[in-house]
Amino acid sequence: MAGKKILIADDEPDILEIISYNLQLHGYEVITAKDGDQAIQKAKQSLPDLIILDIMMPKKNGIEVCKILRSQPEFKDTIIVFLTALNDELSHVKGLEFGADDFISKPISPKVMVSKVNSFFRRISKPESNQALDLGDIRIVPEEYMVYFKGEPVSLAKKEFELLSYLASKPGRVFLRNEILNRIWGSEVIVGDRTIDVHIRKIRQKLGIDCITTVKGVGYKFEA
Amino acid sequence: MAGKKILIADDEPDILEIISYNLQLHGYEVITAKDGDQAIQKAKQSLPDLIILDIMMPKKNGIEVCKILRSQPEFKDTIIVFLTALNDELSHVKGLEFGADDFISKPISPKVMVSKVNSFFRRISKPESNQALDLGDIRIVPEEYMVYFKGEPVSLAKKEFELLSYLASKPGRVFLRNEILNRIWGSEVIVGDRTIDVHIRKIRQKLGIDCITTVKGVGYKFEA
DNA sequence: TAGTGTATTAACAATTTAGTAATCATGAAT
DNA sequence: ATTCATGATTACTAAATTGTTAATACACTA
Repeated sequence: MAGKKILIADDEPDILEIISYNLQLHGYEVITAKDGDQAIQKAKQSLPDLIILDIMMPKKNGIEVCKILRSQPEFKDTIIVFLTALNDELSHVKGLEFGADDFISKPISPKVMVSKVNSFFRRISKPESNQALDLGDIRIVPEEYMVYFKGEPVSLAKKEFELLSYLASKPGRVFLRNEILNRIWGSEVIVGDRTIDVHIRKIRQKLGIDCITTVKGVGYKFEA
Repeated sequence: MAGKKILIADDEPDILEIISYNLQLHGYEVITAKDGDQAIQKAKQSLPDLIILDIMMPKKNGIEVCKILRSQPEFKDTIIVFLTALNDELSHVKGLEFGADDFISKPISPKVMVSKVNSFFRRISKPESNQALDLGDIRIVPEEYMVYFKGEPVSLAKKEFELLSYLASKPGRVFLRNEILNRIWGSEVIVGDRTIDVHIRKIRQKLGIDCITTVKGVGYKFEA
């Protein structure tokens, strides 16, 4: 859980402070914003793993912020949750429409907040690492955009590298074609159905071995 | 979300109409009933994914309907929610006792209704067997689309895997042929009667042991 | 024991889906 | 301007999956 970045946006300094203090105690890195514009600006700058937005804020309200962030590819997988007044049904509706992942009802105790935050990360724990990955004969080094097979460097193109990295991030796990499209190409871009196949093929070709298994009708997975 | 079937039972035609219209707009297939008896009859006939019951209805009230449906195996996993007057605590308590999944308070706007319905399906469909299942010698890992028998990986095709997962989701419980068809093939697709058998056979073949028991004239069940 | 309804099985047909190679478009590098 | 690598598309082929058929097999009943 340590090292996760959380952005909290709320216009009440007291709330901001007490929450961020408690989250920091639990090893989170906390960034705060006091209005909608600042939230967007700081989100882009620090790319947090979790964004907590108060609905009612100056400049831009939480829903607007969410809408704007969600439309950008780099926030595709970020967890966004809202702080809402209890029973504020309308906000719930709007929030869901614009891609919120969940809601936290105010008032909330710091303790509950921390445990909620923990559970968000547990639910969606995506180890976005730029650490080198060793998988049997294959070594993936994100820093160098390079892959080594039995020590031999193999040079993959950008898309190929991203694709392989993605699949290899969870060996054995099947990634649906749609997941891959969303992650590697982004949801706005539409590419043909055979595009993934072709890239997969190039990876298999360049690596010489078949570390990528096809699961027909489902997707692909990496296997060492 | 598309293609989900929703049964709404309420004795006020106006409510029925406005809600079903709005749900249909959002791609849901809506079946309506105007009293308790009709609700039961239509539920059995169309096997909806979600049933919305008004508490106060002629013939049989919502709670009775829920009680009856819940006692039948094919409605074991159906989402059932009640329409209640705001703050009708008594109905809430009784409803939960008889297996309701949630409540919607009247009066309710179509918009809120739609978003609630959306969230029901999201809630249900998310934890849907994402967890690995351990059943004696057999281990089913949805994430990998893989089955392990005594540790040995067995690779099943998509339909086979889905079928086995479904049966294994409730070991010992008999799944009717109709249930299986609805769940694995969907209600729109029509496949021959022998199709299930053939897939069952392939699973038995690939796994080597017979973990699927035939219940003649009824269906199949998984047994460890 | 013949008859009925149902399930199993194997072989086959249909369909869906993935792999492949050739080609085009784009933009960066020479 | 030309070359080259990348990335996407296309049209075709290959293969696996999925569905159907028809011939049994099995159990239960009359």
